[in-house]
Amino acid sequence: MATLNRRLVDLMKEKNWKGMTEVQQKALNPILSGKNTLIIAPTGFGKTEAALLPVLSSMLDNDVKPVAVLYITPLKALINDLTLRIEWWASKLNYYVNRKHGEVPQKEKNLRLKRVPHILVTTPEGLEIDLDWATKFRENYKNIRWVIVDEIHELIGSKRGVQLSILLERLKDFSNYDFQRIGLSATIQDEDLVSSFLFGSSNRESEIVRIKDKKVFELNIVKLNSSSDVWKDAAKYIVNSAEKPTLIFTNSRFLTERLHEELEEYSDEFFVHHSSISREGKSLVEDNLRNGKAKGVICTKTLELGIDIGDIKKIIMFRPPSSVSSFLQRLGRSGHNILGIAKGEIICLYDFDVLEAYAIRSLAKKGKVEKTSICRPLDVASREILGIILQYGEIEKSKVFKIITSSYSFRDLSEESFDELINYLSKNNLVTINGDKLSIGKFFFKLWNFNKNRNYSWSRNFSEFFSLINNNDTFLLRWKDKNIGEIDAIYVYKHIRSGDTIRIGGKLWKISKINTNTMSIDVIPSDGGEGEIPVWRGDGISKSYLIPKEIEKLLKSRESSIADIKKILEKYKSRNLPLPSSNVITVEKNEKETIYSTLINEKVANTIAHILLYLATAKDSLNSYARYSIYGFSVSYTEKDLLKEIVKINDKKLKKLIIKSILRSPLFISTLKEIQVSFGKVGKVSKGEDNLLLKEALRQTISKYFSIKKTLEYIKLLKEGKIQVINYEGSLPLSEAVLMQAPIKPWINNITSIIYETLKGGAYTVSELSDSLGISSKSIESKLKQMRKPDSKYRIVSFIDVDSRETRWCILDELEEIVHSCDFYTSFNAINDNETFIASLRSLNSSTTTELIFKPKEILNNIEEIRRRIPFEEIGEIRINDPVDPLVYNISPRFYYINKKVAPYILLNAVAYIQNMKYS
DNA sequence: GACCTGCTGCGGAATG
Repeated sequence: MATLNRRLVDLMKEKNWKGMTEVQQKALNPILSGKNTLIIAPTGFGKTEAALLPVLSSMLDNDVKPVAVLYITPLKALINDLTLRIEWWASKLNYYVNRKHGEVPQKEKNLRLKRVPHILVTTPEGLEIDLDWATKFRENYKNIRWVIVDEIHELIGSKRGVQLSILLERLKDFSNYDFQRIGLSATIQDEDLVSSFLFGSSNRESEIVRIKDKKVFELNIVKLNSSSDVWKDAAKYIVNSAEKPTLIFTNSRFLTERLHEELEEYSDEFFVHHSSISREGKSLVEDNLRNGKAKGVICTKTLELGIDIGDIKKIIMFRPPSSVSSFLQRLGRSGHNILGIAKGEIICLYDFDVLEAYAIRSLAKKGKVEKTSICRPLDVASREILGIILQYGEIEKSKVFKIITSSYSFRDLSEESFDELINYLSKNNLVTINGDKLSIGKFFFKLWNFNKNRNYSWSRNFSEFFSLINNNDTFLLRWKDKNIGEIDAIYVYKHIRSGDTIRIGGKLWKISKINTNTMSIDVIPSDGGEGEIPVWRGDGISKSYLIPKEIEKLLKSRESSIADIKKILEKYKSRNLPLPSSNVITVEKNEKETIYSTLINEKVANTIAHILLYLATAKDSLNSYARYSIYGFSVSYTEKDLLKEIVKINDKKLKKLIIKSILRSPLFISTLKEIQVSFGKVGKVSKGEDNLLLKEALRQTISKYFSIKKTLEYIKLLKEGKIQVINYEGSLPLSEAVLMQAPIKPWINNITSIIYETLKGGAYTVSELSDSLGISSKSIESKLKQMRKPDSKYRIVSFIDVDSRETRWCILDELEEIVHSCDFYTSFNAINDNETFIASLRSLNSSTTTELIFKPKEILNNIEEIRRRIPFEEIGEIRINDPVDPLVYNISPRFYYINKKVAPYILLNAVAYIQNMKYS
């Protein structure tokens, strides 16, 4: 059995340690014996030292050269904390420590070249920069012996995690050494997945060290009685309930500010903390927590993880968190020691809040936490391929393939898919292929360039290449030379004008100047009065898949006798309705929408809502909307029960319908926008040419927000009658929850080009277009009428199909071709081409009308002559008359917005129609 | 109304 080096034992004494904690003891042997180790324990158990001490010990026992240890952690603030903590031990053993992140002063960064650190603390992005770009310092990584990944649960399952997993393989390849991998994680469900992810292609033996989370918690769930002023009630409750210091978690930045506004009336010991408050502002609030100034801090997820904020007495959650793991993290911020009992409270506003709160509590008690799934994003692979090429300048394709596929995420990537990706990158000029060698393409530094001011709207600053996190445009709030916070640009354009007062960070600020070129706003402190709280647009927080299942169990268990839950159930019992369950759907209608309430997986609900939205758009209008939640779904269509229509559709068609509806979702569009830059695609994305990108965007959208398989299974249950569907008139607690969700709307802003694309090479009626596009005829028709106008970019024209007597639409420039094709022969060929007609042509602005006397024969003989006789380029309206038969005027169709070029054909069409009506 | 995370290296010129 290996033992800790003597000098470290001495240092432990110097630090007055009574001994090692359980996790530190358990991790000792596997780490000292060189095994890859995953350490799982709750916060506050001393995980950092559990990894660090045995590593330092091995460093002393073996001859090591810097950089020997790489310590990776997801947050800048943690880097700062950890560097100081590690330095205490390292400095006494004569090892250097250095930190690297975007906010480390240049001077400190430069130091690492002169005095190479034995231990380097950085982020995944920091490692990315070093491997891709730090030509000189990179050489030191050849000495790497240990890599410690802290808070690995924060990275796994995200693109940052995938990025890191490839970076570790790149590091292994570059150093030509199978370094020891140590992961530190909070309590997680699937440790095997996390360890295979971290250990990747390493051939070392491995071990998982797990400490059972014995943390006890005391949780109070309260429902506020609804009165006219919820905010006031909540504030009053919080003031009374808070114990110095308390963290009050909310689920949005807006809410932190709103609650603080009310709390101000009672106390000045409350502060606000969220991601749109500047670094300085947040630090001040954190200081107030540590030095005892704050009675409470109202915060978002920013304080859920990260740095030590002192001894927190109590945790209040304003409305339930979205998952068990988030609940445990929040609760874990109090009683920050091994024996401490965490004390928490969930404040509920609605009936469904109560259900969620109890479900989360019971899941946490059972130790059930959400599982993570590993994604395989091709945009990350693409960035890493480019990173490898930057690193080596020129490299064999087969070697790049080997490195990428040695990571756990891409272990199944086929050579064909890899080649396809490389070819796409080469087509977009990010990569140059030269035989079997790859080098950087000429577009790379145009896309990621070094200019501070962007050259093109699509170009990015080079520094952004290293990070896979993307942000909305924001305006920076500045007072003198201080940063105050940030507001979404969209919100600024829509709602903010100079002179306005806004509320951020719990303070009021008057807007003095908005600088759109520097994207900043000058503000000055304002006292008194009211301030508008900005709304930040986020991703939408999805609720854990465990919650609806647990609510169902809860309602059948003894806990259903808890007063607040009993009250909810009474609302069902008294109406003779079955209790909420996944086997029952209650259908309600109000004047605007049909609501289906049940207990359902959120992704399934979202998928169904999208199908409903698609159907509603086809039947009704583009203004249709739908909603979804774990409590069901709804659609803005009440004439028919659209769910019944879905049940009639067969699986194959349904699958197609789902894909079509997802392609029309804003979720797809934003995923596409997010990833396209990684592939070097900056212009218009088109079918065929960009299929790889489109397919990947669709794949990522589906796996993140939808579930096709589970939805088909669900609909099968509906078909088989295994889910009871009940109509109900009135309003139930669960449907109330559905109605509180933000509506989803279709993204069809390019409907014009969709129609144009569909019309290419043919002529179609409104109902044909409506069927093939899944958009209502009403919407199609109004679009077509816009498109035929002279200023339209996609100009079209209509004519009459003489055989069927329907109106058909085609592309203006294609009309000539259609006239000469045999498909519409009868529509453009007169029965008698010697008959005389009068065409009355009105100019575009209706100021003049001309009459044109013609015979169809003349048009056929000399079309240019007819054109010459038309006095305007653009014609507002055409109508036909017959000098001998006045009845013709009545049956003559009207044609609008025709230009001189196609007018003769339209005349032919009119004649063919009139003669057809008269003679056959 | 809907959370969070991160973001050039290196060498040389100019300066005190």
